[in-house]
This record gives sequence, C-alpha cells and structure tokens, in this order.
Amino acid sequence: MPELPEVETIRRMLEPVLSGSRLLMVLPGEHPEVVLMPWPLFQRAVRGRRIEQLERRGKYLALRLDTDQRLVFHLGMTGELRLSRPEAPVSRHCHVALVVRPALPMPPALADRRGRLAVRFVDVRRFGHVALLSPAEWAALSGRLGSEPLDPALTPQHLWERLRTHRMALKAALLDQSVVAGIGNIYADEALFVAGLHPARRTDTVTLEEAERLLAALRRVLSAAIASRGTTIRDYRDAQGQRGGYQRQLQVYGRPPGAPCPHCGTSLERLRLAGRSTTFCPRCQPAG
DNA sequence: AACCGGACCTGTATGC
DNA sequence: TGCATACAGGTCCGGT
Repeated sequence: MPELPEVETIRRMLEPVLSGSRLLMVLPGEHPEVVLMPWPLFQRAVRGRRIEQLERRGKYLALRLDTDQRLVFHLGMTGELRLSRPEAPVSRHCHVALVVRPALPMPPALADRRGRLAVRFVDVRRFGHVALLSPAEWAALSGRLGSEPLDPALTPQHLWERLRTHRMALKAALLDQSVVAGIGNIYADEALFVAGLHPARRTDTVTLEEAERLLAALRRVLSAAIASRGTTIRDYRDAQGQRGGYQRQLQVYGRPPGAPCPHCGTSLERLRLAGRSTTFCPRCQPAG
C-alpha cells in the first residue's frame, strides 16, 4: 500500500504531534513478533524517551529518540499509523500502541484529560515491521537504499549511471529500493507513462536523455501525489483515517487492459514484470 | 553475481 | 449459499 507519498503524508501529520513528545508506554497486540526484538527489551529501551524528530527514508518512517536511536516503521502492504485517544477501541490487527504526552496540548478529540494520546500501528497482512535501531544500524539501513528521488542531490547523470549497472527491466529497477528509494507499483507505472518509457525496456539501453525524462517524471508524479495526500485504492488511510486523493489523477495504474490511454486513446496493455501487474500504453511508451 | 519466482499473510471480489 | 481461485500498495530468500 504505502509508497513514498503515503509515508511522507503520514510523517507530515505525525510530526507536529510527536516531535518533542514523551513516550509513556508501549503496548503489544496479538502478534508481538511484528516488533523485531524481544518485547521486554523493547519496552525498557523506549519507555520514558523523548521523540525528537520524524524522518523518512524511502518507505521507512523513523522516530528519532533523545538517545539518537530510531524507532522505525515499515508499513508493508496494509500497515497504518493512526492517531487516537489512548482509550479508543483497539482492532485485533493493532500490533503496537505508543502512548505519548505531546509537548503542546492537543485537542480533546485526540488526547485524554491527562493530555495523553496514542499512535497505533495497525497491519492486517503483517508484512510490516517495527524496529528499534542504533544510529549505526539506521545508517546501515539507509546506506542499503538508493537515493531519494525528490532530493535535488540526485542528478540525471547519477540515475543514469545507477541504471546502467543493471540489465533488468526498467520497471524492476524502479521497484528495486537500492536503485531509487520509495517507489512502488503505483508510482512506477505512473512515472514510466509520464516519461514515455516502456516498462520492459532494459536499464542498460536507457540513454542519458531518457534518464533525465524518467527523473523529471518521478518528481512530477511523487510531488503531485504528496500534494494530494497519497493514493487510496482500497486500504490506505492517513494518520487521521482519511483517504488520499491521488487515485483520481492516476493515468494508467489499475486500468484494465483494453481501456483507452488517457493521452492518445490507444488500448492500454498489461504485463507481468518483477512479479507485479504492469499497465502501460504501447503507443506512448514504445518498446526499444 | 544478478535476477526471477515463490513465500509470507489476510481480506475481498469473482466465478462456478 | 458455499467453495475455490485470483489478486492486492512490499520485501526477503533460495535457486538458477
């Protein structure tokens, strides 16, 4: 579910509430193994810490604690982070509840009378995880990921060189988090369409000019998706439970094969690439 | 070594 | 209605 724009939307919503807040309690659900360390250790390490800042790297969301450790969330396919009052009813798919006291008073809809509120990690399919990482572990995780597509430090040349070192389908490269971080199935299809590149095009045949188009397309699509607060096909919800809006702007993702291309009217086609369903326009995205 | 396919989970939609 | 199958926004692992 959640790709870069969805995780960034959640980060921006949680940031004003959580930064400067104090972690009072952390509570497990029915599947404590979603947290990748023994719970007694986890609780001892986290309880009483202050949350300094919220960071995003690719599809990971990290709460930086006053110890410089990172409380890291990956939402997998169906993970959600929800703000609510501490006494709000808990779903059986809630695997971690953080009870915090924010630095500033919160509206009564969110906080109880003592000013406490909860952030719950809910994940039906349990592909998501929560971990507590040392600064070195967080740096190592970040080091395994490719560049942030919205970071101006990423140049077309850099992306081009990154692509040239592989000989896989372009779509597979976009989904590979070590090439560029944060792209998933929705935004890979959308960016390839905007760039006019065939999803099965081999990365080692891409020209510098095409890499430039791809980077521009990625940035256009991701920025617009963040501005629309993400894409909700079915499950995605933001930290307040609201749906995103970018599904209304999707050009190709999710359209059935045979549907008209929104640009030229040609029948869209569907392929299976890197194990994922891939929709594209054979005319706007010619092979070769 | 790089790359592909299956496995990991639950829920929903579709077809028989 | 019931059952079986396919598919879903992600990543990891093992085999080739």
